[in-house]
Amino acid sequence: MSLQHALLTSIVEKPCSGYDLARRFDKSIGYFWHATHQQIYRELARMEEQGWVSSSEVEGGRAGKKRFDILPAGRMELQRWAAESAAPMRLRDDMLVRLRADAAVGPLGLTGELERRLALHEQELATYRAIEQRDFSRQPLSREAEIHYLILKAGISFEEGRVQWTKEALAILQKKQPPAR
Amino acid sequence: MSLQHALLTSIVEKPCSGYDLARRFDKSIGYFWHATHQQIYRELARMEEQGWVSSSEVEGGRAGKKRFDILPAGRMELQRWAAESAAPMRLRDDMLVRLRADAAVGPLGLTGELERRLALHEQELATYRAIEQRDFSRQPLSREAEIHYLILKAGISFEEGRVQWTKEALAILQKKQPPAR
DNA sequence: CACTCCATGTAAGGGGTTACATGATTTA
DNA sequence: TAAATCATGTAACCCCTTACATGGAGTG
Repeated sequence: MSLQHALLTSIVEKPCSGYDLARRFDKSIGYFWHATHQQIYRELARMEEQGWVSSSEVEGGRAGKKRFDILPAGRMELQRWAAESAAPMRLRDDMLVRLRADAAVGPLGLTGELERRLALHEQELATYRAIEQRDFSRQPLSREAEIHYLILKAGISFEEGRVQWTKEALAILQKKQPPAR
Repeated sequence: MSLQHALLTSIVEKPCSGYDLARRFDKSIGYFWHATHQQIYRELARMEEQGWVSSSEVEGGRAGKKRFDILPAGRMELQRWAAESAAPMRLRDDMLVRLRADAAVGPLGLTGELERRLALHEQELATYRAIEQRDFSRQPLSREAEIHYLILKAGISFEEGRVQWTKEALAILQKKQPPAR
């Protein structure tokens, strides 16, 4: 149940509408905690019921547009949750299942898909590197910026690992299974 | 819907009961595709309905114990799925949300939790290293072993990345926020 | 006037988690 | 004979995904 907390964090950073949240998510917290707009609207409604956030019609905006603000109870909840202990994230990768199937039943022609994913990981890495250059190249950084940079570095390290590993996977599959197919 | 395929793979490797699958999962595919025994029983029942696997009472075993075998349709499905293209795994880490909350509202005392997770990641890494020594230190490896090793290396690289990153996170949080809590 | 973007939502279905339930077999 | 382990399952709940629905506002 931590999408709620991701939303609370985003609202603390800057109060806004569900639509704005959905878009901002794609470019910030969404990099490491993805959510669709349907999830976001549902959780916002629940949090309003619970008294964690309040909504008000935006004047001068489009009809029906709301702005969400955090309430004291929401702030308390965010602090309570942040201090809570939880299981660290697990690796959960369907490609590893595919590879194990390949090992069990014989070559399944996974190299094409591996190449496709390699390109995606490289692209994601390039995106992160661009953000790094744009936002964090000027030292010294504030405490806030330093933590944001730390978060970005988690993404960079993850994608770098993926890129390297995927290259190794391709090398091994191609070694054992020459150009044919 | 890829738990079914993980189960098919495991059954191809060695036909067995749902209970055995649940236990074997914890020590093989479960490292990168976790599932509880309830999920496993449910998916096995569905796959039997679909004609992907067959079950038969085990003679000489405990009452009610079944053995699942893969059927031709299951094998076909496994191959079809393996060749399918899909989105690569996403990073999804609640700690990054917590850090962002910390950046937004001020120090939340995350170092204790980071230390706890660091220890868990180091422990997981040690487990993987032990498997590496035990199963993959004698060269050359068969194609199957080479792929199993590749899968293990995905886990090793992931945990190594986590360990390094978590240490960096601790350094940054402690720098800005001296011993006091 | 049609198209796109803004902005909100409902509904259905699947997957995952947790709690609970049942009974047989081995082990102390 | 009591406890632990083997072995299977049901039920409830929540989260996530996908498809569908609605209508206003700006743009060509």
